[in-house]
Amino acid sequence: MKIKQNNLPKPTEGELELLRVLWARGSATVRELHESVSQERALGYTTVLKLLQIMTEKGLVQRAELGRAHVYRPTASQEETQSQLLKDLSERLFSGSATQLAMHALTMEPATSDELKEIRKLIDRKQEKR
Amino acid sequence: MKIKQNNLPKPTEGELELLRVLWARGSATVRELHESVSQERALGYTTVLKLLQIMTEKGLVQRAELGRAHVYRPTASQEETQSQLLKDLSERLFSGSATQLAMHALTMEPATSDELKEIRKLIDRKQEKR
DNA sequence: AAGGATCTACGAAGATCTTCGTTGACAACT
DNA sequence: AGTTGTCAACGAAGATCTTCGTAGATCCTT
Repeated sequence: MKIKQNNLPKPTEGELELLRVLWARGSATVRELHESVSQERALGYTTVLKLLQIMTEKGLVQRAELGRAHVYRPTASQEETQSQLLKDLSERLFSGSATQLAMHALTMEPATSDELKEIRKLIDRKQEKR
Repeated sequence: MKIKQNNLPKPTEGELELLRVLWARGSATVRELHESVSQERALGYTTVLKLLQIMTEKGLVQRAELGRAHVYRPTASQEETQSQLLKDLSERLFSGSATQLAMHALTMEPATSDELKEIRKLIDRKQEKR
């Protein structure tokens, strides 16, 4: 169990867009990120660069030099960030109850059989623990 | 089943703070909202007023005149807003899967026995439907 | 060596959010 | 009638976010 209590700020929407790519690839250069994001929407190269510079200042990503370019990698894992943002939302909108949040999310959309099984397992494990 | 497809914008953090109070009370005047929020943190009266004026423009709240004061009530219910924000987060952070989001939320925090039972019922109902 | 391509750094404009002071309307009190 | 308290409206300052142009460094090609 990794206990990593960094105090990373909540990523903004634009920052999250880049983080998603970084999580998928592990790490990437500005050019790679720009190309990836550009498939979705028009965005200048220097815009991506600037965002990454800001994210570096905030600690959201780390960078290493590789030749003349910089390679960026996310500081927090996707799971950690998911937890952070879910906690935030549960506090602001579900009186701090992640369980209530989960229940609401479950009612929102059909789930596959496998997913339902997964959830059952999850609950079983939780119930054992008490 | 209410099918209310308004195109309300995503509330900001400050706006959500006021909406929480409004959902709890049904409706409120600026003064009431200011007093309620002031218990948590210092905030000027006109700040709350301005926020409500903006929220009215955005359509997040509706207002009625009561004497010289205005009474505000939320346009969307708490449940609708919860769904909206959960959907948004699931798209931006869980590849659009609210179920994955729910599972993550469930692992985050202990749930009460009653809650676990509730979730079971939810899953049962979902599984019947297929 | 010159020219073009590619990279980071910097500054800045525009949008949105947050916060509040000031103003003017109106009511209540003296 | 004049003062005081309460209300909405407005404007504006400061913070953050988003976006990009320009400049300067470095590399590659001719």
